Amino acid sequence: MAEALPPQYDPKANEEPLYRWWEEEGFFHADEASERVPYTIVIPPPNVTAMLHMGHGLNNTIQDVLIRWRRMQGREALWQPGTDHAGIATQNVVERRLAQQDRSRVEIGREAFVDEVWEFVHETGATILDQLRAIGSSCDWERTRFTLDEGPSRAVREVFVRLYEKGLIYRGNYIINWCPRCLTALSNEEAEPEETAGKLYHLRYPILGEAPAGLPKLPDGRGYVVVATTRPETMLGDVAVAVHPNDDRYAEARSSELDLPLTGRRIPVVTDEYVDPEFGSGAVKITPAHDPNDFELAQRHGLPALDVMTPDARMSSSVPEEFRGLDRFEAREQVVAAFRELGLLEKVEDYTTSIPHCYRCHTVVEPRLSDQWFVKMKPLAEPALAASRDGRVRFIPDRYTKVYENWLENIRDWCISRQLWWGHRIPAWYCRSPGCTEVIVAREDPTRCPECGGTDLQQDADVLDTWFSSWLWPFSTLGWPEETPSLEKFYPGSTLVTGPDIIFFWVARMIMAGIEFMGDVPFRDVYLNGIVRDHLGRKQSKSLGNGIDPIEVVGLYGADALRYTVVAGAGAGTDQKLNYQNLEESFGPGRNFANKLWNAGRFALMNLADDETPRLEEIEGSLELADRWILSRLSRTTGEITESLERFRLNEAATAGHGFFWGEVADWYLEIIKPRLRGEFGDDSRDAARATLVTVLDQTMRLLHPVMPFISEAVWKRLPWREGGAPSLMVATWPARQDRWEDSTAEQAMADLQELIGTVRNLRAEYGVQPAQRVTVRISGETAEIREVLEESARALFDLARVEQVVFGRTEGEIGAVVVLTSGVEVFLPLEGVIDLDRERTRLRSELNRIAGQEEATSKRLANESFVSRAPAEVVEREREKLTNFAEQREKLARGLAVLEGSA
RNA sequence: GGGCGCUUAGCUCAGCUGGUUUAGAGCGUCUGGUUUACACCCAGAAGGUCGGGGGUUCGAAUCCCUCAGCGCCCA
Repeated sequence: MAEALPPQYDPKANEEPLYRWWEEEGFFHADEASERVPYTIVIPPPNVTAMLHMGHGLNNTIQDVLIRWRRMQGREALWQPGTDHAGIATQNVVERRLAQQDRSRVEIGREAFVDEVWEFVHETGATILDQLRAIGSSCDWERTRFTLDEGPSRAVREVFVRLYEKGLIYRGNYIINWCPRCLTALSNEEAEPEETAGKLYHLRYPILGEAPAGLPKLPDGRGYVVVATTRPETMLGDVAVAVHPNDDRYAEARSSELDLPLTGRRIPVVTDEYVDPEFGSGAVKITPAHDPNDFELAQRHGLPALDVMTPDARMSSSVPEEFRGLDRFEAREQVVAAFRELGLLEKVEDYTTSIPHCYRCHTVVEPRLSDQWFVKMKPLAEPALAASRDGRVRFIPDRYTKVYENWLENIRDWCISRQLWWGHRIPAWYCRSPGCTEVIVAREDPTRCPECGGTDLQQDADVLDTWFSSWLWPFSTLGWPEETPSLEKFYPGSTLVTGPDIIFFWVARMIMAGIEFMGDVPFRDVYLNGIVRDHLGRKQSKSLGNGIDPIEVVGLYGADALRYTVVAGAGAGTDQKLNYQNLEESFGPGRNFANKLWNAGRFALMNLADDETPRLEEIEGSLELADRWILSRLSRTTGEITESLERFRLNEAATAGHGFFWGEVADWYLEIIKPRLRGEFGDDSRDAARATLVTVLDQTMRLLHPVMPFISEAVWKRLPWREGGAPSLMVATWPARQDRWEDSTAEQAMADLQELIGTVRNLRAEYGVQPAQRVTVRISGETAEIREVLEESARALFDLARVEQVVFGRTEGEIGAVVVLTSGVEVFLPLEGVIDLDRERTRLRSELNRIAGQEEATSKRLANESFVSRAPAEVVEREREKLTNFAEQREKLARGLAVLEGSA
């Protein structure tokens, strides 16, 4: 007995119970003991404090589509979930929380602060994972990991020690990117360049002693050189001025010393190839403690580095009294004012340049000289480069291969220490015994110094870059450094789905780590999804308020609608626009499609009623044209969708499923079989329709399941039978093409029928024939095929075009509308009294023109000798057929027109 | 400065290795509809010289060059 189902699909009533059932049944779990071929995706771990946004929605839906599809194909499919501790971001959030209570990190101390963060993580850390469930993600939740869990932490420690022992991790005093707000070092990748409008200041530095020839002089007679800088405050830390060795302007000044204004210090002029003589005056101020290029130059010349700033970017005690304590931007104003007063400010120009900003808080990054830990990257980058060159990793879209390779080719060492409290503490200890300088890096916390035996050991205060744990994610989540069965089964993974913005941060580093520690790449395919933007093409951002909350969308339209929308809109690697001001426009079509599936399911249930529905094998002899046609289309669509998924063309898979189900199954097949289901053509015909209907729904729900898991399961589980009898659609077998179903003859016959029905509908609408009024159709010049179609499927024409009878042959002189089908068959609708003759004449003339134009173009083409001789024979043949067709259509149209021209 | 991407119907986008049907879809618009699965629906229609120019080719939305506009990445 059919259940009473509401006429509108209610996602809320279906999604949550289905999800719970799937999880309880263990369908999400991947078994490392299975014999099946593994398919593994590791999730890009979202920040533990994050809330789901549409970017996550897109990224995770794509992963789920792939995982569900491969699972149905019989793979042991593991989608490894988890979260990332996100050092800076999480620490910032908790610091803000403390500030609201008038407390501060420094005030409560490190231990209490870390406790606070853990508390926060325990409170809210599962939020984003629950949100992933709400969109249907079929992750293996039993395997959920957090980068600060014991296992992944052990992996971090092991890796640090191994790389240190191998000489690939070192500690040193270098210029790094420093965020004066977060008070930590950043890697190069975390310092994002942004075009910023500023000024270029030209400062005069007086020359000590005799004024060299060729250089300008101050009013007091001293010579001077001009240096250009965007950051005048750093001049307080200048240690030299550099010029190009071949720059003749400074030939005499090369051995001079300069009187560095405001400081009373004397600094030398040095020569270096690094200087660009074309830029500014060709003389460059050298500030080694605050500029990476200057630092390198200073090293080459044995110049000292003078740090003039505090960690929060105020001027330090190494500058003259008047500037001490000033913020770097205030100091800039003051320094410029002082230069102006001294007559040493040559000029100020507007200048826009790109300045690095902190990727977490957007503060202008300060290049700063400090002791940090680094990974030597070159030895790790080379094998990673080889992996893409020999095809062990593949990027989709392919153009990102070059982005990846360029970065690896120009790799720089990775600054991994962070002056934070939240993260993996660096496993290095410094011996504090007098006279001992031992640094101990160890897997287990040391208790005594191996060098001097001292027990006064102090662990490095810093933590590691979060990416230092993320780059191990593909194997740390599977138990490494233990040799677990899971690691054995599921490494290397299959596919990584992520955004192109973290190719350097994460993708490249994972490949390096995978090769270094596991001996193989962590995944074969890297699918880079686009960015979700608003309808104006802007990135979604909190400050613009232009984001869409996926959870709100799920509440309003259902998870399937959300998923269908983002998948259908996701061309490989292309951004997609969604309008936050009009959710209906964006997500309505997806919801409507889900509703369509629901109602097709209802329709089937209502018509399959109580009796047993036969299997397709049992009624194969009774299949009718429509049955053979839809099975043929099903098989071809199966091939199309499978191929699209294999090629990561998920949007094509989604739209092919949509087009097939709505445009062919619902609009045509269901309509055509209605009378048969009612039993109007006898039991055999009814059974054939029933069996075909169930087959089509069974198979189509499978094809749609990866994209729309909930509604497809809801329909599928209610079918009277399902091939193979799996307990859930999630674990049902993925359809295969069926050669025996593919039937070009049936497809052609159906195309003829559809064209005929379309033609009649069109004419009816054109002439405003009352919907209830049935019409007679005259057919002439009919082919054997169309005659056969009409003999078998006249009912479809009657029902779908509201026709009451078909008459073969033409009565001369009768008034009506004429259409010539592509097959040359002439369709005549006697519409005496209804038809507007002028209008029909106009319509026919324009149709005649169109066809005549086609005919002419085709015949011209065929008259072109090089076309006939050079184009492939089958193309030429097709053109010949077309020409015959066009000629035939033209003649018939002309005759039809002639009849009308003869009438009043 | 170097590299990459985009520009197709009012809007959002397909169109994969060039094949010559009449360039597709969804949304929107217009017309008509109580056809017992669905108005989150059905039927019909209008709407595009594929950013401009040049080239290769028998044939170009598709390949090449160039110009313009928009966007991204690296330095």
